[in-house]
Amino acid sequence: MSEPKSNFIYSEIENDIKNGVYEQAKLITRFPPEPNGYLHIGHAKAIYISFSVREKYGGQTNLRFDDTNPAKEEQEFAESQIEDIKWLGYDWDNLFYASSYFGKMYEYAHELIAKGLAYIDDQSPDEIKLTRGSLTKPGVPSPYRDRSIEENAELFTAMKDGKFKAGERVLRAKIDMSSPNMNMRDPVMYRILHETHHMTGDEWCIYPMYDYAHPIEDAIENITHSLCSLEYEDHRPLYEWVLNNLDDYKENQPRQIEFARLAIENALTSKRYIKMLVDQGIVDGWDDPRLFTLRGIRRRGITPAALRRFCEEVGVAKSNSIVPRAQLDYFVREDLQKISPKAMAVIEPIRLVIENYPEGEHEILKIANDDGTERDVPFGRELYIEAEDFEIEPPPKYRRLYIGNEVRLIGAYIIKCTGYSIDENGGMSVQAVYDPETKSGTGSAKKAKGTIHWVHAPSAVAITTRGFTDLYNASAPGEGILDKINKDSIIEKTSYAEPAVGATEPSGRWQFLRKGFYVLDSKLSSGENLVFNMTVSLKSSWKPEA
RNA sequence: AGGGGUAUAGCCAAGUUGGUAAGGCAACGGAUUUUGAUUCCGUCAUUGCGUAGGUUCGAGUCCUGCUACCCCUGCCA
Repeated sequence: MSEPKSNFIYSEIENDIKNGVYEQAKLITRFPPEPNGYLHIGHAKAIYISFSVREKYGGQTNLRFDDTNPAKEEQEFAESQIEDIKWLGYDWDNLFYASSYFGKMYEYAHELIAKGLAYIDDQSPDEIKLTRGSLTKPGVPSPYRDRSIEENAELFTAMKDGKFKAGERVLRAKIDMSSPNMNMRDPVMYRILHETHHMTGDEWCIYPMYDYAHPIEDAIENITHSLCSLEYEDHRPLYEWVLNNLDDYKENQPRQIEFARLAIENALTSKRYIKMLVDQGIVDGWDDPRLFTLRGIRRRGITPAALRRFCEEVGVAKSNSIVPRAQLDYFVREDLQKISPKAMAVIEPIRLVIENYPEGEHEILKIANDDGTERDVPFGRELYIEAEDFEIEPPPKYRRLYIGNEVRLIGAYIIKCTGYSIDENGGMSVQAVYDPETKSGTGSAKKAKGTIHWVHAPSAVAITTRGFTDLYNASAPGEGILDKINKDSIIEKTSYAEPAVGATEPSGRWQFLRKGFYVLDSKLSSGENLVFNMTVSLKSSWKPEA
C-alpha cells in the first residue's frame, strides 16, 4: 500500500505529536457506526480515514458500535457492517459496543448532577422545543432548572428504575440557554426509552444521547483523535464540556476533528431513501447493484482495492464537494485491468457468415493473453459480432464493418464485408469474405483500419448480461425521489462469449474486449446461462456524432 | 443576539513559521497496439489562489471589509 496522501488531519496529528500532546505509538482512532442500516460508499471514506491513521503512524484503530438508541438498532445491521468492513479489507484492533459502557455513563451522569451541572426536566418534548428559542433568540430556562441536587439525584435514579413513562422526564445538562450554539442550550443527555436493546436487553430503560455518550465512549477507549464528519463541528464544544466536567477525563482527552463527507455525483447514499427503495420493492434489496451500499457496489463488481485507491486520491478536506463518477470508474478500471482476464464476448449479437470459409469446418486459434500465455479459441464460418460493429450507412470516421470495408477479427483474419440481409424477424446477418493469408501471428503485412471482436457461433457460451441505468439522487427541490427512479432500469440481454468464459468461477471478473468489465453476479446466477453484471465501461474516445 | 464552517483550473485536492502555485480525474496532442482499450510520452493556473483594499522587497499564505455556498432550533446519530 502506498504512503497515504497528505491531508489536514495528518497535519493536525503531526502537530499534536510534535507538541507532545500525544505519543505517536499511542495514537488510537475509531470507526463508530450506529448499527441501524447497511454501510454505503460514504462510510468507506470514513473507514478509510480512521484506518489510514493507523496505517500511516501505527497505533490502533477500533470498531465501535454506537448503539445508544435501541429503537433504531439491530444486531443484523451490526453483523452486516462487520462483514462489509472486512470486505473493504480492514481489520480492527478491538471491537467495542457503546452499550457496554451504559453503567459507567450512568455513574458519570450522577457525577454531573452532584456537581450541579445536570438536572431532571419534567417538561414535555414540545415544551422543551418551544423554550429552546431560535437561531436568533435565546431560549428560556426550564422551570425545573434549579431543582436541588438531592431531588435531581433521586429523580434520575427513579428514571433508571423505570418509575416513569417514555417522554415524562429527561436529564439535561445545565449549560447556557442563551448560547448562540443551539447544542449548548441545556442539551438532553438521557431520555426514557422502554425498548429492548439488541445487546443489553431490558436492563436499561434510560438511554444516553449521542452528545453525552460519544465523548465518554472515546475517552474510555483512550481514543486520541476522534474523526467525524463536518456536521459535528457545532457539537465539539459540548463534547469538550462533557469531558472537562468529568473528573476521570480532565487529562488526556480525545480530540475531535471533522472532515467533509464523500459525495459522489448522482449516487444515492441517504439511508432514508435507500430504505424507502428497499421497502417499496423498487430495488431488490440492500445489495441491489444500482445502490451505492457497500454490498451493492460489491455486487456490481467494484473491488475493495479500487475503493481504497479512490478514497486515497480523492483526499480528505473540509469543503463540501461532489466527486464525478468518472473518478470512481477510473480506479475501478485501474484495478480490474490488473486482475481480470480478457476474453471476447459479443454483448448484442448479430450473425456474420464468412462465405469463402469451408462449410462444416472449424479451427482452433491460439490467442495471446496479457500474461504471455495463450488460450484456444474456436473459429469457423459462422460467427457472432457486435451489432454496433456493423453499419449500413457508416458515420464519418467509422473504422469498423460496412459494405466494402476491411476489418481484422481479433486474433484471426482480415475480412471484407460483402453484404447484409435482414430476416423476417428483423434479425441482421452480415456476409463477408476472409483472406486466409492474413492469419494473426503469421507476419502478414496487410493492415486493416479497424479491429473487432467476435465469437464462433456454434461453440459460444450463452450468457445473460445485465446492464443498468443508475438511480438518481433526488436533491432538486420539490422533486420526490420516487419520481426519478426508473423501476425498469435493469436491462438484460442474451449475449455470447468465447468458451473460456463458460468455465469461469463464481465472482470471477472478465474484461470483455471493447465493451468493458463484467462480473459474474454472485446472487442472481442461475440456470444454464451465466449472468454477468456490467461494471465499468472501457474508455472510448470515438463518438458517432463527431 | 445568531453561531459554526468552506472558498486554489471543468472536477477533487496539496500548499503548517510570507519567498515566487504538488498530485489525481477529465480533456487534448503524439508513439506502440491482434480492443477506437491498455501502456508510454507530452500539453493543460503568467498581471493567477471567491471579491475589494491594506501591510511587505515579496502574500494563496498576515490584516480589514464584502460576497457565495454548507451545517445548526431531534427526548436521532
